[in-house]
Amino acid sequence: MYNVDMKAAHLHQLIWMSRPLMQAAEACVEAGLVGTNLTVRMRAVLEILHKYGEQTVPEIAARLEIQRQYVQIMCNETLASGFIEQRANPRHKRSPILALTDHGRTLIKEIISKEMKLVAAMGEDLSDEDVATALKVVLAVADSLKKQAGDRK
Amino acid sequence: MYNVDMKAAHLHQLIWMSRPLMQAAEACVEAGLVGTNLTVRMRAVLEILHKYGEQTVPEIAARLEIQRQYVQIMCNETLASGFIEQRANPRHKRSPILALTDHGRTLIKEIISKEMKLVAAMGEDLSDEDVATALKVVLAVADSLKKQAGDRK
DNA sequence: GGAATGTGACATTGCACTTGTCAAAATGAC
DNA sequence: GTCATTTTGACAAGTGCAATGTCACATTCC
Repeated sequence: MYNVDMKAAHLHQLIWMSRPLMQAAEACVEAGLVGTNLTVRMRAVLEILHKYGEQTVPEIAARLEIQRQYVQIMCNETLASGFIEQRANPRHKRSPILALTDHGRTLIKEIISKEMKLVAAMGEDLSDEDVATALKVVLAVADSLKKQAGDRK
Repeated sequence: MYNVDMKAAHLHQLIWMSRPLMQAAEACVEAGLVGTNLTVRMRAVLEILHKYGEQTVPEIAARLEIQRQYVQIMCNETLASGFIEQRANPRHKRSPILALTDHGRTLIKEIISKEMKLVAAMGEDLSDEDVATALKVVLAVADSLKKQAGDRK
């Protein structure tokens, strides 16, 4: 019984650390973007295209789990800045495929590699196993929470 | 080298899980508040008072790490709903101490116990050790990120 | 006693979205 | 093929969570 309560308390704390964690992470990303002409939301677009390849606005919206209308705005900004470009979409004439330009690809690679170095430095005091365990737990908890929230709808 | 990269990648993923984790958590909390006349931000006020005892608006703001002006609004709402009450503050005439009313205390206890049950159910498949490890890692990462973000200011 | 600081109240603004709508384009059912 | 439905980009409006600024009164510190 004691262990059950401890575990629940730990999980509770873990869950509610997610907000300050996210805020700190976003602050770091923002700081790393100074001087690049990129905004945080443009970076998000570049990251998706870099990670999953070229795709349309609605596809990006689905991955980010936000409304396509807002993603459209993000992508239009990114287009205007020249980090991505439109390509004809054989599957849909009105919905061009968005792809990184060379400039955009170079930039997002640089940014991610810089961020990875930072992250690696932060993980120096943590063991590989602990990090892997933490990721496993967090993924499981996030999954449970999503299911729970979904059930109540 | 391989392990270093794996660890960094895991940490990266862990960090960026914090946003969906937080959103799912808040959705769950919101769902659990249906029918209570409480909003999520009123619940936050009650939780702080329940956890740390009666205190003033600026103290709550410091704990939540948001501006006192917004906390003032949250607290005024909560006051209006009768879940908390003002008590004279011997240390500052203009800044009353906020305390849970009986009604508020009962409610927040119920809510937290309900949430704890949910959390405990979610943790059934996870070992005590793994959860403790995950919490340790997340706390360390959040700490590093905060320091990093602070350094760049 | 006077300056700096703390506090509540109020106003304004910004940001990150959501929601709603329209028209053109694409898809699916028959 | 044709017609209803869905998808998509564009645009407009609204919402929620804050930050920021300012004022007046209180308090504290020197």
